[in-house]
Amino acid sequence: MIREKIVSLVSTALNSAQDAGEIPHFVSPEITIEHPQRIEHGDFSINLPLRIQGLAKMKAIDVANILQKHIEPYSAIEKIEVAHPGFLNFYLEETWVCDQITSIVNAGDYFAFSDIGNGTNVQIEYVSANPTGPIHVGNGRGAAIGSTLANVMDFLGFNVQQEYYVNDAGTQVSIFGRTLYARYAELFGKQIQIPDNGYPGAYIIELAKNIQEQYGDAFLELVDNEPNPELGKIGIDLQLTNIKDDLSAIGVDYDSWFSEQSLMVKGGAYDTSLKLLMDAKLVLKREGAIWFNSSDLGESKDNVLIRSDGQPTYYATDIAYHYDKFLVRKFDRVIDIWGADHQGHVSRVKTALQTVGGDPDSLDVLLYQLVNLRRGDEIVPLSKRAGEIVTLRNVIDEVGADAARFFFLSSSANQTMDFDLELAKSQSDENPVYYVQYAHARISSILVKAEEDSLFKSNPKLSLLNHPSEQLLIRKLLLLPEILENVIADLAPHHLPHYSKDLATAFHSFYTQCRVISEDKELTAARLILLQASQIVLAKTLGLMGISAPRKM
RNA sequence: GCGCUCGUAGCUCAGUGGAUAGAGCGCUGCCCUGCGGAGGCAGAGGUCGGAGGUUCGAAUCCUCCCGAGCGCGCCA
Repeated sequence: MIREKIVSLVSTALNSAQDAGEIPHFVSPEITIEHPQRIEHGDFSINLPLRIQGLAKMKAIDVANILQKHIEPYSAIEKIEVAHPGFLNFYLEETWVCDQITSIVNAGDYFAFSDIGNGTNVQIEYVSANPTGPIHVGNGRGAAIGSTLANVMDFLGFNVQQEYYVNDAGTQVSIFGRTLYARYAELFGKQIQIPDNGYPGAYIIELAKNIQEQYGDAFLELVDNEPNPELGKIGIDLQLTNIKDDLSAIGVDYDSWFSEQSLMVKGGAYDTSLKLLMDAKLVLKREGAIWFNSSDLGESKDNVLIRSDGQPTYYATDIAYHYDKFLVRKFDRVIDIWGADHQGHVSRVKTALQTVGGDPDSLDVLLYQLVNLRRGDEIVPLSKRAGEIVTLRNVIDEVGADAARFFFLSSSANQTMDFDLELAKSQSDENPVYYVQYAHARISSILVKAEEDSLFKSNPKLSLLNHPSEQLLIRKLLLLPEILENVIADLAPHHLPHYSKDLATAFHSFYTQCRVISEDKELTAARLILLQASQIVLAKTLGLMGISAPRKM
């Protein structure tokens, strides 16, 4: 890539200047390259002279001048300028820029591919909401972030597994079972109190009706004075189906639905990881419960593994779950995506993971801050009447999956987010989703027309694309590879929607300034290739975000 | 009280230690003989919460203070 080429040119120039005795010898820091903010400063900028002025005991501007002299000429570079207080600014050759469109069009859907993942086995686990109820708006944010990250990593050569951890064991599930039983019994005219900490939401009534239709009164009788556990299990399965439907409606598809229950089999991950903790002599019985002495390992406090009623805590099963990810399934790297309310859990999971033999540095926990819903200036409370919440499905139904994903992705994960339903829903120029999609539709429409009129030529003169708006557009297209690398390096998919807006702006601006189909056959053919390249990059960007790229709107 | 995250234009948000801090919406004013106006161009609008510090250079790193959200259960 051109970035690496420039860095290596500068590195060589430094060596050569040092060998010539014009700059003293020292170990150079890593050379960084960036895009200047202002186009007058060129396409790339190197700040090395400023960073080594101390080492060289010279003025940065002098270092820059010497380096400039020692940089070998290179065909893609038109000129190199020294700028105060000591930058080296690189300007790309216009014809080189034009020629890059060919590589985009040739690469097609593989443009921006580079195998930086190198087959690394990565698991991305996200959403994993309790299957005891519908998923809410906050889960939608996790879903958009997780699946987009998975798309990008998959594209860049990682071997990605997307997983949903199904909490089908534990206290919440049994409370769910009792609630469901109460609703189910109601349908047969029995009055049974919903448990105090139960689920008052109306969706449970729907589940109960569904079960009544399929199974009749099969679960009405108590088993050992408790609701039949089979009822709860069926209820969980039905609710899980609803969750799958909702996630699929927002373009999320998992490779794996991992059952918490499966950790609990005799001799399984739960038994093994607990034994490892005990072998480490970090487990003690106290006040009737079994504790992990995590404060001995620098945690702020000890944590309970097994409650005094004999039930394992969420923490204990999560240790087992992470043991399973790393030591049983042997992922090279795991990315967990959690809501920020789980922040306190991160450190102690890593500590426990290390104790059971995993590498905490291979575990990334990406926390996303909470979502506030708004409708214009009005705040929409996330929980409505008792037990009712604003579900992800409500939002998708109102604004559509494309807009929902775009908005969820738009802010960085550690920024609390305001999701404006009114804005997301509006089919107007206020809405950035349509702005980007519109660019794609516009391009498609012109390409169709050009196809009909047979305006394509086999070897168009791309060097004709020298209008400033054309040059700007091509430069934006060429940014995608870097954007994707940044998305992965920072685990920050929010770069994508911003890039897509930028790209759409560059296109719309080009469109109004340069007419594509004109009397000039040569220029028309060249601009059509530019359109093809733009369509490829826009579609790619939208596709990675899980957003459709419509040909008509 | 302790921990994590955040504080950037009226609003919603970008901003890999770099040069004159950006975008969208909103506001003001322009641009349709022609490929899709869901568009384009221009303008107004900022003590980057505050104070110190590190650095050639700080919105960005460090310390303190102020403010907001979240967490600190034998919940998940």
